[in-house]
Amino acid sequence: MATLHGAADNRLLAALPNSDRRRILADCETVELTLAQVLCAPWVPRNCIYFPTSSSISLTMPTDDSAAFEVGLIGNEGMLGIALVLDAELSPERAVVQGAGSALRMDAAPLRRELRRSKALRGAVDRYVHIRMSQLAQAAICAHFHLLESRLARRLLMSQDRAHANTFNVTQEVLALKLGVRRVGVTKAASSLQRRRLIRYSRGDITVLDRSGLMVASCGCYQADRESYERIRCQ
Amino acid sequence: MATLHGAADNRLLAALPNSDRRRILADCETVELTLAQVLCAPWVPRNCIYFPTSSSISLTMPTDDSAAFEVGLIGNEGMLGIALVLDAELSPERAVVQGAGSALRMDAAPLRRELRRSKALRGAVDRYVHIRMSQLAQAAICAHFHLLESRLARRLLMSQDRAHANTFNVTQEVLALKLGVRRVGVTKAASSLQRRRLIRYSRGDITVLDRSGLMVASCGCYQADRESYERIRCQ
DNA sequence: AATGCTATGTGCGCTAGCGCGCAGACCCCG
DNA sequence: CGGGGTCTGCGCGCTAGCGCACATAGCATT
Repeated sequence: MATLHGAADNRLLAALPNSDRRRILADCETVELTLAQVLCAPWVPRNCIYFPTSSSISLTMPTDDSAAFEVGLIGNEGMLGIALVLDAELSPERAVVQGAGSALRMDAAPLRRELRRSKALRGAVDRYVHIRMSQLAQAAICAHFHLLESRLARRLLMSQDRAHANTFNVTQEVLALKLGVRRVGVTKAASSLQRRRLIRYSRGDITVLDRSGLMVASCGCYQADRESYERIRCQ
Repeated sequence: MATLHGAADNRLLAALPNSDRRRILADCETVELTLAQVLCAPWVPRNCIYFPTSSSISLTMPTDDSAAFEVGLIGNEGMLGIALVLDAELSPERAVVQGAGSALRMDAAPLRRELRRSKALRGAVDRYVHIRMSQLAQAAICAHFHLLESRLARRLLMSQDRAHANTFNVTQEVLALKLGVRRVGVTKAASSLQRRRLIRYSRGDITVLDRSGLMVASCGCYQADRESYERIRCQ
């Protein structure tokens, strides 16, 4: 059983009324997620969900050349396993741990029970689904229209948010995969950002030096995502 | 009140048990949608949903330059108004009628009531939400990786599916907007498809001459979408 | 028949990102 | 201390799609 402290660290759960949250927590187990751990493969049935607390999870879709284009990044603001909430077990997405840390795991059966019992949970999760849909649409626009450097800046900000620290670890190789570009492209864009003193990095260790500068360098999608998040969550 | 015939023409409703469907139909009104009619603007509260029967609806998101990048196309296989199902009224998407025809309209209040009452409706709608998420992710990949000609082929197939006819009307200008490219790009791609006798068109009237050829010319995303649809709907 | 609008077609220079191949830099481990 | 793996940087030719500007073609209205 998870501690209350653990629950407060997932904002989706933290927003629930105390009684509901306590009950839900009793059904959760705290687990440690390790970097690059695969939590979910495409079309493989899953029967549990995760609420990240200090970890973060990258959602990808397979492309023609069996690469992995990123379609979502989940931190303590959300959850992994929307399919189960939508009463399905299958999903085309792959989920890989991108930031090691802990998460709360909940099995399908208690989840379904709680979704029926707790109107607050159902509402919070439904709104999160809606947020994810907005993010997906924004991701499509961003990948299609925006320059790599802006996309990289945005992606780094997203990583920073989920890491709850201004330093984290992702190699350019990995970033390239997730952004759907060549590694050299990331190298150039990252060099540019480093030259402008917005970030510093070496062998995958990335430090955000100037967060607001990075926001200027990023495309509007970062802000758009945050605004959608607030608008949908707080309506 | 809508006829039973009308209901059978929306596949989402058609899949419901007779009793549920009849009850839901009693709360629906058949409406005629006209080309280019705006059903929903970004962040404007909505309080009704639509089940297209013979019409089709294009979902777009605003981009930086106030263009409208398409993130979804809804025909009689789905519904417009997922936000309401997710207990929200706001959404960043714009909805415009792209194929004139009829649809069933349902207000928020009876919808909410039926979602509680009919487990079948809730399930069908949840699965549809899940399908839409897969489509959004696929749209991101497609827009980012695939050549315009393939994307156009795919888009035409999608239009044809929703039109339930191998002829329909969309100008190259409009297609360009939705695909997020220049009109001249569409002109070139369309010319190429026409030269290969896959389609024929003139002043917005498009005829699909060789559907299977068009599928070969399209990227895998078309098939991928269909497979996701089947897999999620029928699990 | 003349006018005008909408839809489609063409040319030209430009750039972001691609594929490929290679080079240097850093680090861990034997 | 040396060797192999990992991470980062660079050059070169190529192409899809861009922005801009202009040219034709079909249809409608008067």
